[in-house]
Amino acid sequence: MSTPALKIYNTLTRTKEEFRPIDPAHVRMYVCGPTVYDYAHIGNARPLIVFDVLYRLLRHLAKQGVWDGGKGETKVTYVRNITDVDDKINARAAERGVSIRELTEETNKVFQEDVRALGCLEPTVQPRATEHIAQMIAIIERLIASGHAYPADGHVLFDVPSMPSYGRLSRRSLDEMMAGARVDVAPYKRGDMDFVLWKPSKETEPGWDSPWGRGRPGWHIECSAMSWAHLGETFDIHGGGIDLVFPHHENEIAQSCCAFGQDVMANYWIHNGFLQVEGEKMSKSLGNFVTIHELLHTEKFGGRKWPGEVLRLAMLRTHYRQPIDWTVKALEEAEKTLQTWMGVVSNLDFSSVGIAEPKAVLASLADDLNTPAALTEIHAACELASSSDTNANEFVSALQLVGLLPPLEEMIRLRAKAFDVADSAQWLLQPLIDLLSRAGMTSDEIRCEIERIGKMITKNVNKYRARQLPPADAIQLYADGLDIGNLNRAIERRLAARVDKNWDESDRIRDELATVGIAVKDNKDGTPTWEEKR
RNA sequence: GGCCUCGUGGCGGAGUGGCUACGCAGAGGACUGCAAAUCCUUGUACGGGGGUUCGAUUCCCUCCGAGGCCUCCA
Repeated sequence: MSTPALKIYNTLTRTKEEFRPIDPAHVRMYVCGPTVYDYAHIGNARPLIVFDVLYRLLRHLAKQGVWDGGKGETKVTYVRNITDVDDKINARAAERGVSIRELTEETNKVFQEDVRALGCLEPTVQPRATEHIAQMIAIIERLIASGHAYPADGHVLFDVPSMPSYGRLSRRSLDEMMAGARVDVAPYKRGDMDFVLWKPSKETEPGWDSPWGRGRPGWHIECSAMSWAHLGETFDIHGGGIDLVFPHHENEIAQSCCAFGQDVMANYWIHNGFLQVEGEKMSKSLGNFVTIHELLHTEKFGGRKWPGEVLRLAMLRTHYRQPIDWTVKALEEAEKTLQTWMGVVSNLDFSSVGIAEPKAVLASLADDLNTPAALTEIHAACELASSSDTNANEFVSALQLVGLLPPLEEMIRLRAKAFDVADSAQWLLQPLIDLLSRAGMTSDEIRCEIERIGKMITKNVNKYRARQLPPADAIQLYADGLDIGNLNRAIERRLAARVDKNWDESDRIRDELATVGIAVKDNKDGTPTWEEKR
């Protein structure tokens, strides 16, 4: 097995290193998740997608037995936290006149929908800060006991000078930081750089009882507590945006290492680059603030909605450490690429599509998650796939590996749904029917099974937005209230007109369908196909 | 002020000490009643100046330019 070794750029050492887990039977990754006070913006989407690809890659390599000597039993645990206690949350809740709980629940709900639309797998655990207060207090107590923290004026502060290696991740010396400090130094701080672990809460603020009185945690302590609770004192990978390197990650390291007496918190620190919108920094004042929700569901960006897969592909076009410019043009290009690929996918004979090791794509991803190179390989795989079903396996597996295609079972269900829409769409289902009959089912059994699956899927139509697939188009038409039977009758009338060489009538029908957003094309062999246009 | 990225063809975007990815757009062609789609072919690049080297887009220095962090931020 020539499964490539994973190499990854480590911010800690500023070099590309081969990844070796601490425990060969268990790979552990922690990524900083959202503070749920507002809808996630497109900049937030970057780490979601980047680390989702890494998670998928780790799982794939684990299955290949890369770390456990070929056994393939390595577990991969991916923890992404939800910060649901924060002063921004308090402020926003007060502003809107809702409870903190209501705000965080609602925001988190939308967040989960956004992430799903982007094609991300669910992390193994999504811990909430408010459910880990006990661990935070425990860490703070340890820090005080070991002389790395001190209570002062109802607060507890981390004593930065007590940790000689502070600044290692961000490569700053204490002196430099002091020189450049623009921090208001609170009177209760011993050192200028000391940061808050715990702070007192007023009656109106959320708070928890602690040895230092009723209060709430500082921002950094949350991640130390949650990673500890779910991954242990030291683990393999810690990820997040590059802006988190200082102070957030630096402080996490200080807290965890000093509390547990360890030299390292995580062995590999991975950071994604920043995102700009149409060449400018995204900010509310510039009015170019774009949320994932808006891209998916409104026409605010580029005057139209965008499918989640398009957003995902647009993100993968750039290497994760490079800055990325988020533009309408890039989305349009991504969509075009996706349409080409999905066109090939929808013509595949599913009964012969299986699982194959997408070697070239894997090699690109294993080289510090080089997704642009991986996409190049997918282009190549696509060309091969359209010429032979054997090669199709690799193409499909590659798309699934980067999360641009749902698992095979899910695709079959989508087709089943199309069957439920109209009998006239039955041709879409032929591959599934072939598959089931080859498995020995009678036609009645097949029909029954397809209807069952179809109903199940009806409830989850929005879950997968693989709109480029003809079956998904059918679903969308169904959802939009278009009559697929009428559409097919129109296409048949046009076909008849074409047989009579009645070009005027033929073109008239084509124009008419175009006005309702249906593009009809005549293929080389004379069979017409249609697709929904936006 | 300190720390750190980056500057590749019309655009996006990898990569490499010598063999100039890939995608989009453009041009030409095939196919077609037309259109679309598809397929084939194809041009153009490595910010400026020094240096190291047989040879640099790739290494070093410098200049210019863009951006990030140092305060909440993915």
